[in-house]
Amino acid sequence: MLDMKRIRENPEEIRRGIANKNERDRLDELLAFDARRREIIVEVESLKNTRNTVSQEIARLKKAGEDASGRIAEMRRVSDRIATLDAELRETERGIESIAWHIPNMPHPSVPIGRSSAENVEVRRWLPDGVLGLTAAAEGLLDHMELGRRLGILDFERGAKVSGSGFPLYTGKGASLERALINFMLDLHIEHHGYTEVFPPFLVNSAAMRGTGQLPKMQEDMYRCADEDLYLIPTAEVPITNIYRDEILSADELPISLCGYSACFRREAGSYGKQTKGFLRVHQFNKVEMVKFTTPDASYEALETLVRDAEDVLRALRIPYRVILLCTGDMSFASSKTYDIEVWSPGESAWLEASSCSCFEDFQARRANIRFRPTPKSKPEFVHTLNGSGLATSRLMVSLLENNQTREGSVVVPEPLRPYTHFDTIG
RNA sequence: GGAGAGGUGGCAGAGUGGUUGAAUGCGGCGGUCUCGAAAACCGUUAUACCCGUUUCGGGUAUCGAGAGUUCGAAUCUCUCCCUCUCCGCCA
Repeated sequence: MLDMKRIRENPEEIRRGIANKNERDRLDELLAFDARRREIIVEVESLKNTRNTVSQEIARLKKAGEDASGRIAEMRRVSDRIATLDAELRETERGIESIAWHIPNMPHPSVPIGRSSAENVEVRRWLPDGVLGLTAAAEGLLDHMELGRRLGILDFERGAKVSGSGFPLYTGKGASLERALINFMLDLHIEHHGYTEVFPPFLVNSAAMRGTGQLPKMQEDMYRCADEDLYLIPTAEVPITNIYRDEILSADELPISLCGYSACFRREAGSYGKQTKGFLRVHQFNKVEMVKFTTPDASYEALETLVRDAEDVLRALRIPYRVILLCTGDMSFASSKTYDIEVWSPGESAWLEASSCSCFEDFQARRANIRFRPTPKSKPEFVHTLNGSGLATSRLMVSLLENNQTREGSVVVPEPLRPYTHFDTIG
């Protein structure tokens, strides 16, 4: 959600932003609604002022035992007119909302302008020694599905039987490894990066979905309960960011850094034909999410820290990765600036997105109405929100299994995970 | 799922048709007092939107949400939502 005043005063700036984000431009329609809205307000509020004043007069007349029927008849006509105008005002505001909720966040000036992922910019990469397939020979390497099958740790067929394709089933040491990864990442962020852990609900209401920007635009991408106003979360960003919806925080509480585990559910409607095998694109996966609430002056510095916090996981596990700065056209609806972290998959000979770290400035805060008082006396302002995956396990698991496989077909568990798994190798 | 109670400002809590944006208390902020602090006392303290001669002034709305009755609704009526307690069921 953008500030209506900002749209009114800088329509061309907003128009550019919408175009750069490959979104539909309905600004002229919006501005017409906005002008009409203010026209109605001027008229209706002056009528209400009359009504309030005269109503008090009527009260005085009645108390004094005098006749007020003339004034009452007059006010009946005024009230009728008010009712008509109020109805039109509601209609106009509905029109404004139907457009305004679909206007994307504006990209930060540091974001490269581009139409697709081809114009994203690689910021840095980190490769441990002897990365398979990228700096060393790839022959004879197995991909994660083959490894999972041979080692008996992943069972995609039975997962599909139970739920459908895209619902992975982890078995034995695979399940333990998954759980170890989650706990390792949470502990790292809590103990070394200063986050407070939360364990959020996995179903949220529509107000929460609107708050972070999933609704109304992404309706088709989400699982929704038929009989209740509840959606399965596509990311823990939604419940965690909405923790402070409709609240006014005090400045000394900020920044707030939360992290939490959740399962994530995505319909991925319309993504058939893209990379869908194995773990590459699934309907349910696990993720540790980091969320920050900051003052407006601190948000972009916080974004850099957030990315580093996610990278630390990969460095500790010695997983090769690169950091990508997304161009305007590849960024999500709500984001001002996004870094993706991609891990190397020797099995696919491809980089896989395992994390997305974004600054939303006050876009989500406006929608979710999350504010803070800079000083105890000052007016509330919107906070800035950020979030990043730290990280999603499914593609991380792909990279972990494939990069740690031996020529004998077993997988070596990275040292930092062993206190959690209680085993060193699989197979 | 059944029965009951309740939703009012940052919090607690009055208020059952007419200067009630809302008593009172707590908290916050400013001040007096003090070497300083505490206590006490005094003052102040919601948010959003609209208009204008725009660090200021005026107006409108908001007492869970929506609709209705009325000249006028926190207050009366209806619908919905939420929270709590008890019972049932259940990990």
